[in-house]
Amino acid sequence: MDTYLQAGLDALGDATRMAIFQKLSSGPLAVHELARTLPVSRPAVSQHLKVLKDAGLVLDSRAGTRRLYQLNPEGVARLRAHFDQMWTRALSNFQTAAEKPHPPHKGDKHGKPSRSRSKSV
Amino acid sequence: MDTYLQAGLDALGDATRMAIFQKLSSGPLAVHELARTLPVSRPAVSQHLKVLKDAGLVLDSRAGTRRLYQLNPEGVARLRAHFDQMWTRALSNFQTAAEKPHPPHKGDKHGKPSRSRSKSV
DNA sequence: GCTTACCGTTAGTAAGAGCTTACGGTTAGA
DNA sequence: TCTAACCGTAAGCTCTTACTAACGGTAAGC
Repeated sequence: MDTYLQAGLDALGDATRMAIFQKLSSGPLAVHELARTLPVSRPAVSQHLKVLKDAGLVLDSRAGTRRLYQLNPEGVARLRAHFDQMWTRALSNFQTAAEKPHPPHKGDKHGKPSRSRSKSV
Repeated sequence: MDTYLQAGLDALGDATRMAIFQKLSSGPLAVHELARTLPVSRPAVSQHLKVLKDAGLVLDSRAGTRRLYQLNPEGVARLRAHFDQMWTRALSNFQTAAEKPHPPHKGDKHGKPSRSRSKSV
């Protein structure tokens, strides 16, 4: 598996992190700002931001005593590309497999004969 | 938030479920088949399949004593569309916000009415 | 120097997710 | 009918994770 893709999925799989992601899409925000509009504490937001940062989805920068977080367009675009690749491959393989209706049967205890006899077309 | 999108993210956020998803992209498989190639037990696979099914990503059909699972192209396409929408909106909003370099400052203790009123998520 | 504001990190807790074992139901075949 | 194969579900356990509270560190303002 693609660990980058999995990290992105895991990061956005949490509802709170998704909310943070959405809020940051409106522009840079400080941790303090984010926490004020969320039902969790500020440290919790910091932890979520760390996950998002490790996944390459956000960037942070210092501004005095504050720390501004913003989306990482590069990371977002990269994750999007991985997603597109996954969708395309999945649907492509699916369509290819759909053209050979040969689900393996009970006689495959030893392995998986990927391709087998032709019965009906 | 879009619950459908969140459900899809949550479903694919787990590594085991992602592995199942990938395997199913090669064609329909029985629970027994999936479990054999995964480091978890058959009941565990069943539970993951239920999550994927609830998220609209897979379909199941009976074949004798077996139960075949396959990708749900409709659900996959739908989730993909939601993703595309999310990426597009996020990057669009981000770019728009980037053109007004006015990060909120310390004088906003009462609230945050500064940004554009369209807070849409 | 002192105070205030903001933030990251740690420790500790509670809730949820994932896993296995065990059990019961359904279907195919002898 | 009896047996074997396949599957879903429930019960129980473990472990991850999301959260809060408390602490220390840094920058701005007095």
